[in-house]
Amino acid sequence: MEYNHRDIESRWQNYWKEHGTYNTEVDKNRPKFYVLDMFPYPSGAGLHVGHPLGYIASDIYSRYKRLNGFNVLHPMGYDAYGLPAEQYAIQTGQHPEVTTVNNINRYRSQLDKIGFCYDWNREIKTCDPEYYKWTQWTFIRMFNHYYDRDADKALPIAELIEKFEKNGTEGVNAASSQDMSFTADEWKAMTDKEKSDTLMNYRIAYLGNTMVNWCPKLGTVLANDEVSEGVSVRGGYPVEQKLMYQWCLRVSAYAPRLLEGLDRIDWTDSLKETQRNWIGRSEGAQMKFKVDGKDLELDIFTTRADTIFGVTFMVLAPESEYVDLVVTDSQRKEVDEYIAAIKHKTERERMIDKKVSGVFTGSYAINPIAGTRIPIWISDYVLAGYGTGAIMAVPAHDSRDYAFARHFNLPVIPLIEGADVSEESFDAKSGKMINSASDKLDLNGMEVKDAIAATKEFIEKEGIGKVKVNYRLRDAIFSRQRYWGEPFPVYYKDGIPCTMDDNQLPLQLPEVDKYLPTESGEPPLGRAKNWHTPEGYPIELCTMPGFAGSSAYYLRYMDPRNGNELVSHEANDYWRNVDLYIGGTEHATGHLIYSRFWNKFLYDLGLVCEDEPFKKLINQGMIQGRSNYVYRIKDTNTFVSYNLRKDYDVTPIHVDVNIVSNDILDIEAFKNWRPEFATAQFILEDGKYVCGYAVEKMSKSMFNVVNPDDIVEKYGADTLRLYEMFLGPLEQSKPWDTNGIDGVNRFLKKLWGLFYKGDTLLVDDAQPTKKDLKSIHKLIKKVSADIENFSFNTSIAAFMICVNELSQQKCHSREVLEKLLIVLNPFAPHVTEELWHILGNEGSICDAQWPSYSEEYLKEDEVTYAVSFNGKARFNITVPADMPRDEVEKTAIGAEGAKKWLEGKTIRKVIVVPGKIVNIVIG
RNA sequence: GCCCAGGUGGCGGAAUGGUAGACGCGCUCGUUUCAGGUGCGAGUGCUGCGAGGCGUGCAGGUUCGAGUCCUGUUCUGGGCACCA
Repeated sequence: MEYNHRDIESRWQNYWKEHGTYNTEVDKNRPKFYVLDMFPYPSGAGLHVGHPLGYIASDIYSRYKRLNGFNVLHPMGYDAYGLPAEQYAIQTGQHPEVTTVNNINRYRSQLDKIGFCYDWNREIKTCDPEYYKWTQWTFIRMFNHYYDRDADKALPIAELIEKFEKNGTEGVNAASSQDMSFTADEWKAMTDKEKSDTLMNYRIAYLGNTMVNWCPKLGTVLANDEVSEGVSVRGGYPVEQKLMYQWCLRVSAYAPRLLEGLDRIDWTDSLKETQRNWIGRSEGAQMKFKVDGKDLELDIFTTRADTIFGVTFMVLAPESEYVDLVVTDSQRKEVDEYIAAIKHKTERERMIDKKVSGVFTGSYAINPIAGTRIPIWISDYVLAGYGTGAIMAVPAHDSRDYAFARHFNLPVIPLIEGADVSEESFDAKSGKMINSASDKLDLNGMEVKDAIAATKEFIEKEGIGKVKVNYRLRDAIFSRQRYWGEPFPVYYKDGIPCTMDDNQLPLQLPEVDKYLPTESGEPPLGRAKNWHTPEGYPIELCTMPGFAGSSAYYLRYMDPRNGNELVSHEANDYWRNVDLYIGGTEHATGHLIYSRFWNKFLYDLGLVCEDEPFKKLINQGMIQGRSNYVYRIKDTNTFVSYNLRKDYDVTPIHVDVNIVSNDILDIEAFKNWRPEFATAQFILEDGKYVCGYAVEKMSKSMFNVVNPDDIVEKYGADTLRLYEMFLGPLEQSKPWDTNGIDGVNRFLKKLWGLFYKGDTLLVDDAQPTKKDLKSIHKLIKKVSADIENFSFNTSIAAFMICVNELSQQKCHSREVLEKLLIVLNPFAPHVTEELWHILGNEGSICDAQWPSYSEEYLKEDEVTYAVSFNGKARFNITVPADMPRDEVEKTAIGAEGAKKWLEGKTIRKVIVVPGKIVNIVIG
């Protein structure tokens, strides 16, 4: 029998499906293990060969854990809401659901061909009402909770209302959009609308006027992680800043816990670092500066309180609410013009245009420690969204302040001994302080870090300010002016937002006639008929963003068909959290922050039992495309082979990589590829047309997209799986290069050859030889360790070595071969399942037991040592493996080859490295 | 500017401080075949006829011994960024 992958793979895929081999249930007698892939957004282009990389890795690990006795939860689903389906709907009028379902079906058929062990009974789609019911349900909980800083968790908003009724804001320590202060009586006197507005300051899901990233081209707002360098991540359209009344999630309240939680999870350092940067903790001081001649204090934030004596001016962000309060009448016109000009610019323009600009307000502030009178300016280099939107400028020790001071001719006072500030500022936090004394405080002579501490202590004591920690992490903007997303379970009663009752969920996405905004500029849901409650109250028109549905999907997999709860206590208590999460780095600051936030919120409510959702996370690298080129001689239809192209004036042209094999062009296929090439002529080298290549992004326009279906058809899923893993370390990005796939395919054929010669089954029950045992035990040891370390490429090398050894040793021992099959099963599930049954085993190989290895079989009879002199290896000696070290030393020194090195020298030291080297140090 | 990774043959890549280049691709030779392909066997870091010499981006250091540890430097890839 020949190795026929088509036969084998379809047969076993059907078997697994029919037998429900991979279905999973809670089983308290077995330890659980939860392996999760980041679920895909089903795009219209289908899967390319890069997508399954992480899925294959997680599949290997899942199968390995299962063979080791774990009850493995390994589900898959679809992140089904997203912009592309909606854009397509706008263009074609086709309902996004239709497109999405088609794409999902295509994904599913592609995934099925690769032989994954997903429990498809647990499949979820974020656009399924039975799924998004729980997204809406959680949103309502977020609306009805606030973050209590004293309890350090989310608490019901009713408890906050109680506090307001008793003592007003007195004693309330809660995360809020702005500081509020009122008495119980003032609270009671508020109208319902006023109370609602007040509570919005505290709710975890709240409506707020915030500066948002508005993308006019997409007609929607975007979250910070959906914008990169001033353009939208999807589509690359310009994004501008706009003040809008939007739903937001108070993610910032969780910033300290999101930061602290990183220390308890097993993620790569670089990913944790990326999150730490994104959260952006910075410890400093908030200080009050009096405005001269006005009853007003400016709050500023600084990490360099020590530089207080070098403050020569203040700067406000153009959007700062202080602006109106400090601008003098004489400066009003100039300021208004400046602010108008800034508003006109998009975020991108502001970033590209790094020219210094600003305007004087006409007012002065008083330095609370030095007592100096300093001008207050406005400039766009100060951001409204960070700190207080106002700074004290210390040009000598901050490069941005320095540039501003030089441009507007403001004084620069150096504060650190030896710092030369004639050309640039001195930003380093080191050195001895100078010029830093008044009758209140004397920092002169102190080291910078001592001066920072001393200043902080002073300002707290004097009530000038307080020590404060600031986070860069912003609240997530949660409204999208789009159709294809979860509707908000919110209606407006006399202008007051109210959430629906749980029994009204899911609030289903209504039908609309077009997927565009209405004529009056309302979101597409404004087109829906009867989009109001039975009482006639209008329902929110925005929908939720993409990350809403993907923030808790890992919980839903635990109990996907539960109609009464997001996840039952029993299921959650058993599966707990994700033990291994595999996916791309592109989600580092989006999904992976939101999910952690979402999970911590549910944890606060006692709905889940773990506060971190993903224990271990691995980022698989990206697979880039490898494009091929042909070289057309200019103005002809003649193509010249790669190595001969220098002799001609040629134009490189992308050629479809699917008609190129090992960089050799299939000329017939090329002629059929495009009509204009039908009559092409070729200048060959050695009778072949060799193509050039380049590593580029995998994309249709470069004709370098490799579809896994084609690889599966030609070589089989097992070969695809092995090859993707063999390509290199999992976490590294690498180009897809089909050259070399023959190597792993050849390996599978060799494996088959261990079992069959022609149609004769070779397997026997004879005792395995010592050598055979050694080969297989070496393999088990290596592969077990490699899988634990996610070093799959080296395991495959080990398989190749083992199969070569066994075939050389003509090993046909059932005992050895069965072990080989089990160990190989996670990598190549189809062929191993086939051979497992050929050996007469019943049931799936998945239920076998991972073999253990014994050092006993790995022992060597003889060991070869390299004998070196002063570290230079000179000759080898071979001695019995159990020879004691001092005997080995003597043998090495007495060996024939040692004579010439020892002549006239004294031996200083002899080092014996077990099994490797005898180093004789001579002098 | 700040923070991460990483530089090893023609290529992808292996190497608990212990014979650098496992394994695979490619290439060369032989063999099977009418032939091509496949299969099988041998070889393949550079240099030299050879003994040998030189080799892990560069420069130092620690060590009997460094691709691996330390210091500096340089290049490449990625992330963050008027964040006070």
